Amino acid sequence: MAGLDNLNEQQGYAATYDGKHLMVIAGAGTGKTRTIIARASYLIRKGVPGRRILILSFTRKSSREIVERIKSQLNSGAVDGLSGRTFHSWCMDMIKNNPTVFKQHDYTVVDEDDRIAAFKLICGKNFKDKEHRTVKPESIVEVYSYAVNAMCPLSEAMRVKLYDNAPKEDESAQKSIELNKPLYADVIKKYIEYKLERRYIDYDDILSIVAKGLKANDKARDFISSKYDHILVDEVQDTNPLQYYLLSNFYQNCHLFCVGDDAQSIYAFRGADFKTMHNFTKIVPDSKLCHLTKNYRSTQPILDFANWLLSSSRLDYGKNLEAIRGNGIKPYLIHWDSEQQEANDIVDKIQSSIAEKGYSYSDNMVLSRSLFGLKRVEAVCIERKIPYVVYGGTGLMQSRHVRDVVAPLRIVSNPKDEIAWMRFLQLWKGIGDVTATKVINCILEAKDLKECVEMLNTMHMQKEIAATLANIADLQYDPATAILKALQVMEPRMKELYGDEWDWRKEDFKVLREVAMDTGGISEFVAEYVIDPKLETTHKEGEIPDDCVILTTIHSAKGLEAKVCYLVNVSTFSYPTRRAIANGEESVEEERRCLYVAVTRAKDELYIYRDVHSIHATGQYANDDENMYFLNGLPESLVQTEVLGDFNWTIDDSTGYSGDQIDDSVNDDFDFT
DNA sequence: AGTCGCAATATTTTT
DNA sequence: TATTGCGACT
Repeated sequence: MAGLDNLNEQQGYAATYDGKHLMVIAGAGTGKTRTIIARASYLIRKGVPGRRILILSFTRKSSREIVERIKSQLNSGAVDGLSGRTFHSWCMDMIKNNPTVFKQHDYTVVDEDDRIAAFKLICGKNFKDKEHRTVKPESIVEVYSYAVNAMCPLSEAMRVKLYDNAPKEDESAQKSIELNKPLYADVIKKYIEYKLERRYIDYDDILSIVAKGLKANDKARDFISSKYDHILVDEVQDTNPLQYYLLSNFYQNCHLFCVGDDAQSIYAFRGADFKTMHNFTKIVPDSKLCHLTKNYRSTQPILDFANWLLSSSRLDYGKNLEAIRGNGIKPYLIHWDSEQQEANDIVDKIQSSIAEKGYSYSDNMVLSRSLFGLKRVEAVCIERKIPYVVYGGTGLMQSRHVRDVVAPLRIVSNPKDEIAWMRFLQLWKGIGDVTATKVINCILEAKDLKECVEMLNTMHMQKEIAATLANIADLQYDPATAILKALQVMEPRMKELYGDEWDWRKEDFKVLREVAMDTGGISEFVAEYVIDPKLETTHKEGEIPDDCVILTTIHSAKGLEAKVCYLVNVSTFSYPTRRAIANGEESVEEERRCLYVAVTRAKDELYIYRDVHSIHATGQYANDDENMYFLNGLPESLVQTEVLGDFNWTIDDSTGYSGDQIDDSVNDDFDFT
C-alpha cells in the first residue's frame, strides 16, 4: 500500500493497529505527524469513510495541515468529510449542532479579557482577601480556569496558582488557603451565576459543557459518539484532565489513537499531566501502548545534547534518541555580553547561511522562552530588512483596537451583553467606568436595540455612540459590512486614541473583514474568534512574505522544525526561570522539557546563546545543581564554544563581580535532596 | 467625583 | 508593548 511503504516497523505497527485503543509514545522527530497521516490513510483505504474519522490537534493550523496532507495523499472522494479540529472548535460544533442536548441557546462566547472584565465587575475595585492582600481579577481567573481544566478542588487550584505550588505540608500556606477559600468560592459562584443570567459561555465552558453534558445523558452520548469510528489525537501529552474526561465519552463507540511525547509536555500550567499517558492502559479499557524511537529529523550531535539534557534530570524520561541521519555538526554554545550582541550575531549567521550555504530564510528559526525575548532579534531583522514572522503571543483578535470595534457588533447581536457595553462606552471621551456603569444599569432595562439607542439619546450621551449602533443595527448577518460601518463612525475617535499607531492598526481591519466575510453572522463571528484568536485561517495574513525567518516562542514551536535553530538567552535564571526554581521541582522539570522541545527542533545546526555571566553564576548555586541551571555540568565534548566581542573571561576566573557573590552564598542555602 | 494623560514598569508559556 | 499608578484637570 502506498503511504505505508515509507514507514518503519514501529510506525507501521501503529498506523495499522487493529485493536481498539492505542497510545503511541513518540520521541521528538520520530515521525508523529507522518504516523497519524498514515493511520488516517490506512483507515480510509480500509473503507472507513472520511467523515467517520476525527483528528484532534493542538492548533487549527496543524490540524488543517494534517488533513490537507491526507487529502493530497489519497486524492479520492473517500476522504470527504474528514475533519481536523482542536478540542475547542470540535466542542463548539457539538454545542452548535445540538443546542437542546446541551441546553445552550442564544449564548455569547466570551474570551479571556471579557472574563477578567466580568470578575472586575463582580469584585469591585480594590478587592482584598482575608489577609488584606489585593486580589487581582486575573489571578481569580487563573485559579478558576485551572480548577476547571485540571478538574481539581478549589483549594488545590489555589495552592498551585496562588501559593507558588507550595508543598502540601507547608502549614502556613495551607492555613492561608483554607482561610481564603470561602472568599474565592463565593466570587466564583457569583461569576457562574453571572454567566448563567446573561447566557455567557467562556473558554473553559466550551469543553466542560460538552464533557459533562454527554456524561449525564446516555442517549446523547450514544448518538454523538456513534458519528465517529476513529478519533486520532495529536500532541496528547498536553491533554488535560477535562479533555480526557471529554474523550472518555467516546471510549465505547470509537477507537482512540493517541500520539505524543511525554518529554515534550509543556502545558502543566493549563492542567496537563503527561503521566496520564503512561497510565493510559490502566485508565482506558482495551488499550495498548507502543513506542516510536527512531529520529529522522536531527543529526546525532544535536540529539546527544538533547539526550544529555534529559539524562541529567532526576526524573527518568527513558529517552535516548538515535539519529537515523547519523553524524553532523556539534551544537554551538555562544557567549554574549549584551543582548544586542546576541541579536546581531543571530542575524549575522542567518545572513551568512543564505549567502554561503544557499539556505532560505525559512530554514532559520529563532526560539525563545518568552515572546519578549524575541524583541531584540526582531528589531535587528527590521533594521536589516530581513523578512520574518513571529509565532506566539496575543493574536489579532485580542488586540485592543480590534476589540474596540468588535464591541458594538456584539451589542447589536445581543443588547444585553454587558461586557461589550462596558468596553464600548468607555471608549468615548469623558466616559469612565463610573458613567459607563450608570448608563448600563439603565440600558439593560431596554427591550431591544432600538430602545437602547433612544435611551442613549435622551441621556445626552455623545452622539457617536448611538450613531455607531444605528449604523450597524441591521447588519446582524453581515459582520464584514458591520465592521466597515462601525469604523466609519469610530475612526475619528480611534485616531485620537491611538495617535501615530492608528496607521498600522487600521490595516488589521482588512484581514478582519476577510475573516468576517466567511461567517454567517455576528455571533458566529464572535464565537469563532474566541476559539481562534490567532486567525489561523487560510486567509492572507497581512503582508507576510512566503520565505521568511521564523521567530517563535517555544510553546508555539511545537511540531515545527528548521535546518538551523537559534536558542535565545539560555542563561542562568532563564532555564529554569527564577519563578520555576521557587515553584519547586515539578516546575523545573517543565522548564527542562521546554528546552528539550527547543533543542529538538533543529535538523542540522543548533546555536545556543547565553550570557557570559552564566558561567560565573554556576559556582554560586549549589555545586552545579542541574536544577538551578540546566547547562551546569554540560560535558565540553558535546558543544563547541564561542565568545562574542572582546569580552575577557575565563572559566576559572572567580575575581571581579562574581567574587563577593560567591563569598555571600553559603552553598547549603539550597538543600535539594 | 470622575476622567485624562503622562510616566513608570514589568513582562512565561496559550487552546 | 500594554497595563497601572498618580497627579492634574473638568
